[in-house]
Amino acid sequence: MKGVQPDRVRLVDVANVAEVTKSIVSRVLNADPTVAVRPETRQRILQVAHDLGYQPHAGARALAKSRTMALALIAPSIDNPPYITIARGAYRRAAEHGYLALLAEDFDEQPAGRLLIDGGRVDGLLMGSSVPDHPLVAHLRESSFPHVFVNRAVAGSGRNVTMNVARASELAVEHLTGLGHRRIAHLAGPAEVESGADRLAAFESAIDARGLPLLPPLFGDFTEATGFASARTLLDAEPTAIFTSSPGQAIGVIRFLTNAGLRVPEEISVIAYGDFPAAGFTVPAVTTIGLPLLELGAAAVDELVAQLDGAPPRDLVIPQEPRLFVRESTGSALASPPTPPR
Amino acid sequence: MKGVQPDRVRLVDVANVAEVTKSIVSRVLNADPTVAVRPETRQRILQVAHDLGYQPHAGARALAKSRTMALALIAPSIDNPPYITIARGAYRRAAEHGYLALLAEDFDEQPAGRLLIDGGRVDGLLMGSSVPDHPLVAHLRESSFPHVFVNRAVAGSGRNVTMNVARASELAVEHLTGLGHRRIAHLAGPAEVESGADRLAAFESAIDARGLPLLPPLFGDFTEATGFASARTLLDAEPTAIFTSSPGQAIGVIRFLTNAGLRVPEEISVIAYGDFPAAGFTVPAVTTIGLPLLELGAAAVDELVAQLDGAPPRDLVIPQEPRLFVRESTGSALASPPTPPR
DNA sequence: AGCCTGAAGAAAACCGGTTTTCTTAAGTGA
DNA sequence: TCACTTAAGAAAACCGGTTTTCTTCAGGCT
Repeated sequence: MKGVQPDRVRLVDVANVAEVTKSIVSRVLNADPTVAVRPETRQRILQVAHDLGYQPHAGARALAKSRTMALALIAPSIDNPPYITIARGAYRRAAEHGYLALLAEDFDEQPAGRLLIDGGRVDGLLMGSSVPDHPLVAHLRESSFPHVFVNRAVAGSGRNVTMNVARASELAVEHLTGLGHRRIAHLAGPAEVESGADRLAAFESAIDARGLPLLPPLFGDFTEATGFASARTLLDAEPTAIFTSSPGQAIGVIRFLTNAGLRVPEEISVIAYGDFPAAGFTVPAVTTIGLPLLELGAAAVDELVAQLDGAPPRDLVIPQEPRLFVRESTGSALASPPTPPR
Repeated sequence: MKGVQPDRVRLVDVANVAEVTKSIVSRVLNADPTVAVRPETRQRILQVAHDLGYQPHAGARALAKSRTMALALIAPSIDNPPYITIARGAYRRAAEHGYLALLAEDFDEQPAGRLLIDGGRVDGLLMGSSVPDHPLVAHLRESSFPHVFVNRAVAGSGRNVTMNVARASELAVEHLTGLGHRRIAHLAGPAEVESGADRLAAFESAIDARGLPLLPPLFGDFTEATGFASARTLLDAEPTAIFTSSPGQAIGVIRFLTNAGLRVPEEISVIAYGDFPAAGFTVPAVTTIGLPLLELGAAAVDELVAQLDGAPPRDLVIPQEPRLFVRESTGSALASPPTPPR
């Protein structure tokens, strides 16, 4: 079965019309400095290529140069909002470098990563956060395929591009203690996600540094349902404020509190790790820590491209810091914690 | 500069180890029915290929077969939640067909579509909703490159894969009138997006069919800010219920109403086109019309693959219907509309 | 006049596959 | 015994580029 590909203009077509061989066309179009052609010939070639709308065939080029000029971002699940933002940052920066960025969802049944790298479709990989023992990670390591880890730190990999997650926790604690809170609970992310562990550790050390009581953290995924379901337990420790690991968790927590008759922020404050578009419009509007996700994606691409150009991999913490967005879900602490319902 | 590509196992390597020529290896691995090999030779080849972890080079294969086995979904902006869901549906279905699906954001500076199709990187395109006169659309049409339009109907294209948008509007009106509402306002999408126009038309005809008054629609983008900013104007027509074109709009509208001291749903109801994860947890939880987006993405891939296999393009409205999720933002209509604030 | 040099471009090899054609040896029927 | 098939595999051509090597011709120098 022949491909359905239509009438594609090939290099040789340009060559024929311009009455030269395809080798010079190739070299002229790629601005090979060692080529010797008369200015008029060069002009003719460029003109013909333009008139015919010539576009090189990516596959053929990849074959000849063993470079595809494409990168892939592997994300655990693409409906995870932060990864979309990271991807957007990556897309743009990749384009600036002359690379095409592709987003692949890493669902288990069909390991997109293997398909892309073993198939030689991309030159490098941006690996998004995921469980630490992802099979692809081992594969990457031993095959020495160019890659960086984005928004996660694989210990000892020497190629982690991350944000200052500690600063985010610090900001949250700073904000809350500034409002007089002393009993702050943390709803952490899934226990097996590293960035979550960092956030938790930073949170605890910020609490510790201020001599505040360490309330037992709870672990769970980033959904509203988990926030809702976890709030009850969090209240057992009688916090006056709750720091969640995601917008979704915050919304779930706030909803539970509202249902329980606890007013936010008058009786209890909630702050979320990660900003989101609706944050300023929910009831109450949610105080958040905004993250430099676009910049993270861009920086990861920079690092990967540098690797492809021969630079050794390295760890990088991007200079852009998390930002606090004060809205309505945080307020002054009550003298005493609210009593949990029932 | 040589590629950084490591030690890749090639077809010829397999051939050498198996002590046959690469042509038979190729034909055995591709299960060519016309090949004649001894069973033992076949076994040996398969074994060696497996042991060496052979993976064909996608570029070389694309070159030889003029088929890349890759599809791209072009979305207007990838942080538009519905498109992510459509993409997920498309990814999975594509994988089932043996295709790799790629998601490309169509930002103006770097028209991803051209890059992908002119570069011969993909065999077909799933075109997401966008403004009608997108330059790529004209290009696709005249180049007869395989493509379908997803979630939008390009008039006369004969290759539109859409949902029953009319049914969504119908459901909303049905639900609201069932609650006694007679004055229903609609906050439409951007005027230039076709699916929005369909939704509006269906809404108006549903209103009309019931002999209800047609309140002037308002147009705007899908954001919370637009919902917030438009609510004031919508109230001028003294509606008892508002049907928004997106979750974001609904959140913005609800926030405005709350600010204005209007209780939702006691004094005014709000229903959103499109479900979203937080819908059940916001205050109040938002009544929505859920859309079969995963199925839409999958169906679009089916259609595109059919085209690639030689079937003529066609318009398709997927059989899965929108679903009503009744939550808290809609309730019985007041006898008389609330008075707008100030 | 004969030789050398460099400019300008042609020719060919190669990238890693797929597919068509060709070769060889064993088996078959007359 | 001999021409004729056929199984099994080798060889070669091709996909559309890139890159290296070769050829040709004109001009400059001695």
